[in-house]
Amino acid sequence: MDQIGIPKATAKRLPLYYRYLTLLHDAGKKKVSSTEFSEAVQVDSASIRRDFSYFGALGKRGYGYDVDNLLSFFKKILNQDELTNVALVGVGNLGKALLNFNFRSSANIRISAGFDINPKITGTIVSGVPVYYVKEMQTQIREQQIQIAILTVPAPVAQKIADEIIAAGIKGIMNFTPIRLSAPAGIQIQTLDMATELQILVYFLHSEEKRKNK
Amino acid sequence: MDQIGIPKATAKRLPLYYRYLTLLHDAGKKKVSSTEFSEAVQVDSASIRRDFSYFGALGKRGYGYDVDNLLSFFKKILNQDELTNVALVGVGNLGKALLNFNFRSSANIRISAGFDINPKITGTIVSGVPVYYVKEMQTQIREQQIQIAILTVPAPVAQKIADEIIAAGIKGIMNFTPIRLSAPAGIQIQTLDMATELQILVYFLHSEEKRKNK
DNA sequence: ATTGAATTGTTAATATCTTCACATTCACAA
DNA sequence: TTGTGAATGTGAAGATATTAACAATTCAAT
Repeated sequence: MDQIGIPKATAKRLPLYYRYLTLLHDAGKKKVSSTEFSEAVQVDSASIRRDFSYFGALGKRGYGYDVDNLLSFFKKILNQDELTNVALVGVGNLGKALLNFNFRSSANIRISAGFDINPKITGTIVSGVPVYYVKEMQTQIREQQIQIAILTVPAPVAQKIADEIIAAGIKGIMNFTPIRLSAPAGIQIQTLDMATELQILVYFLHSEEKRKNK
Repeated sequence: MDQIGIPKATAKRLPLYYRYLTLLHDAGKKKVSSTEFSEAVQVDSASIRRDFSYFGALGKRGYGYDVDNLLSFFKKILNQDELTNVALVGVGNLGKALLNFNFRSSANIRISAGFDINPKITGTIVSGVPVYYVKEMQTQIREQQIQIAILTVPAPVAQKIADEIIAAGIKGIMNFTPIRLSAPAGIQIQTLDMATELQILVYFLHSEEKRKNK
């Protein structure tokens, strides 16, 4: 199986495709064309065909794509056929909100452990997830063999904590802090800074305005 | 002033640049070179020079960039010199977490109104922000002339609510739902689906693993 | 069987983004 | 004032991503 060399741009669209496919499946739809798909996910139909084709010939000319086939294929590709456990490091406001988030239904992902320094919540169970004191972080990550962590700690300690969890075996970090984490090669870091995203939105809005007032 | 035609890729890096510039400024640094900048923000130095050059010649050859100049320039570009009010639509778990988020210090953005259907919180003030009943949404948005909304409502009602706030004058939506919203031209939509982001991370992780086991 | 309508998979064209490499320019020292 | 080292701004090359266009193929109808 050759999953190497799939463009990043394509990879980023896979979850979108997967989500729409489950939708089609649940609606009992049996086949779908790239044009139809295109309208729903708002991606050019040629891009969709190309994206799909990286994984081989998944469709039939003159017919379209078999929804069930495609779905089970992408399910495998995205590791949706097995539950992925992740750690949540930093159980503050955002962290708590994420604990309540149902990642499982849409992405088969489960937060299986939380870590914090606040003694008011460490040792308790928040939204069904045990919250440990930071001191236990490395042992717990190792024991539970967790490979992915969501980082929702204050910016000043972000790099330090990142180093620690990487040392404990974490291979991928979903980074909610504004810090540009540095990490050894092979460690995946996905940063998602909400303030930044809002700033981009504001920027696009204002530049659009200026364009119109031209 | 010609802010038109700046590549999207560049625009998306602006907040990152801005943040690091404030950092430099606060540290009392007077000048910075693209090489130095590059290391801090993890963007190729040539890209940085090119990005900056879209806005004109901001640096001095043989010298570098003047931090204060650059900072005040980007402050303007990113509208950081004025406070941006945004509405929060859907005050659930994530919504509440966002209310506690300090967008102001890093992005000069403030959530000035929340909207929900839950009578337990409507009419109250959460984290300093008044939460109105959805019925008042359109009038409030109009009266306060809010142009940007954060959408944290359940997926099934996302499109309907989006239509309503757009009708009330919203020009930009930060969409936290997994729905691909459709909107008239000129409306900016920035989608940020956390489950999707996690799925992408999982995907990259596993494909990296496969690459290594080759 | 044959035809026609539909739709893929892919080649080629285009667009966008990144990086290299260096002439140009500047600050500063001698 | 001249020379030197440093660093920008950018033309050109390279890489990546998107879109157009169509031959190849399939299904369904006759």
